[in-house]
Amino acid sequence: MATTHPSGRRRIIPKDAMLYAPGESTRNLHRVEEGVVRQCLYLSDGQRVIAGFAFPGDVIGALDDQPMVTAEAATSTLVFEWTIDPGADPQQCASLLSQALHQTYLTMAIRSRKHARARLAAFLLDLAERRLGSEFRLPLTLVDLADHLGLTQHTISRTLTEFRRSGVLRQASGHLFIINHCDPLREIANEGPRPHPQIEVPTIAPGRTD
Amino acid sequence: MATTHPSGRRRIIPKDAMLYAPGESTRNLHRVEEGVVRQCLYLSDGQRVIAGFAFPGDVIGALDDQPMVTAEAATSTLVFEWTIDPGADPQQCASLLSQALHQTYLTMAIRSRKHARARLAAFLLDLAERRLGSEFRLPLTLVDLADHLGLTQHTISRTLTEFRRSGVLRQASGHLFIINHCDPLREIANEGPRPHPQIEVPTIAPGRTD
DNA sequence: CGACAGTTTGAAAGTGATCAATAGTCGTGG
DNA sequence: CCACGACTATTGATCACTTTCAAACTGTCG
Repeated sequence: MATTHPSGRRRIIPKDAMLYAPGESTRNLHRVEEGVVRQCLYLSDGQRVIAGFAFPGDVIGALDDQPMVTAEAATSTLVFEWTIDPGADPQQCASLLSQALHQTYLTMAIRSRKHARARLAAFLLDLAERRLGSEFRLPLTLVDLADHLGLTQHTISRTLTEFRRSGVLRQASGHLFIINHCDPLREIANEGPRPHPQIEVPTIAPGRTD
Repeated sequence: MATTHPSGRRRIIPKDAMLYAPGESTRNLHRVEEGVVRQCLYLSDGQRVIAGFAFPGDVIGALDDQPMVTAEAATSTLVFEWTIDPGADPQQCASLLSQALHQTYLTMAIRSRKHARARLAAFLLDLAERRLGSEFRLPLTLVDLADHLGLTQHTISRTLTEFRRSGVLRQASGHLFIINHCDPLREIANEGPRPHPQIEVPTIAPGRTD
């Protein structure tokens, strides 16, 4: 992949500033270098849906014919920005669209889980396995998480607390996430309506004395 | 648009038969001529999510790098099928991907409504305005609708009944839908959590004696 | 007529949203 | 250095909603 970008420039996007808005089909591409960018759908009922996040390394751009998505900096963000000619390089264009489609299906799969626990678990799992590893910093507010998962900040908070208490998640200060093991998370993500009526002791060796 | 397809063929797809499955990135395109095709995501929790429907005139294909979607005939379907070379015509490839992305965002917007009424209203509205007009036949089962909207067949049934009773929808035999006016539907699609706390008598002239 | 898929309806239960209040965190300025 | 205000996060109580479970009903096709 030709990642030598002829004429690009770095830009610092302050938190909550907009990268591009729907309607303007620009030929600008942005590679996130630092920070997180959120891609939002603003619905007619006033709701904000975050269709996806872009992390360092991700390339985003409004190159579909009729973009619906607004890209905003979820944190202060450093991006590398350049211009392509979709006519000249439809190959790359198709590749990026394909990636975007893939990402959107994944988001849909996560948001389709019927329970808050399952959604959050599936989200964290996807993050850990596909992108950031089992220990990562997620500098997002609960509201951002909520709008991404189709829940409220309250439910996110409660569910995270539950995860911490049950031991699947270790969360140090701020927005640091540490996943103890992926398997319990996977189980939660795939569990149906009824979790497990039995009260289960978290997977801790018997005889702990902490 | 060059709709003259050099070497294509017609095919009849029986109900519930598969057009393509995830993993196989074919270069086959399918234009639906008659019937409805559903594009499904099968999740690891056993759930089926219908990411979209393809109606007569729509062109679909598994041309993204790593397709996640399964295409199945929701009804007995007649398709026109041909092969493209993504290398030779990346232009069309990008255009189709762009369309697919757009459609997926729309589905996400519909599924993001918080209430069954709003989801169903948004879905019917989209169908009526963007595709089929205010009077159309939707030969889908309630389960298909439910899996598309993230609800159960029961909720779909109840909500449709409610729409019929409240007069926004006239539904004759079978799967025929007649939308009386789009505005009430739009209102329902955009309404927040609380519909109308007041108990309202249905729009019937006073003086009934039943 | 009987079998079967699809639809409708009822009652109960579980879950997340909402409302409301409290506590923590951070940056600014006194 | 501390006080203040704004934003963010936590937690409790209540409520509305959809799901679940169960049953009956419809229509179609053999």
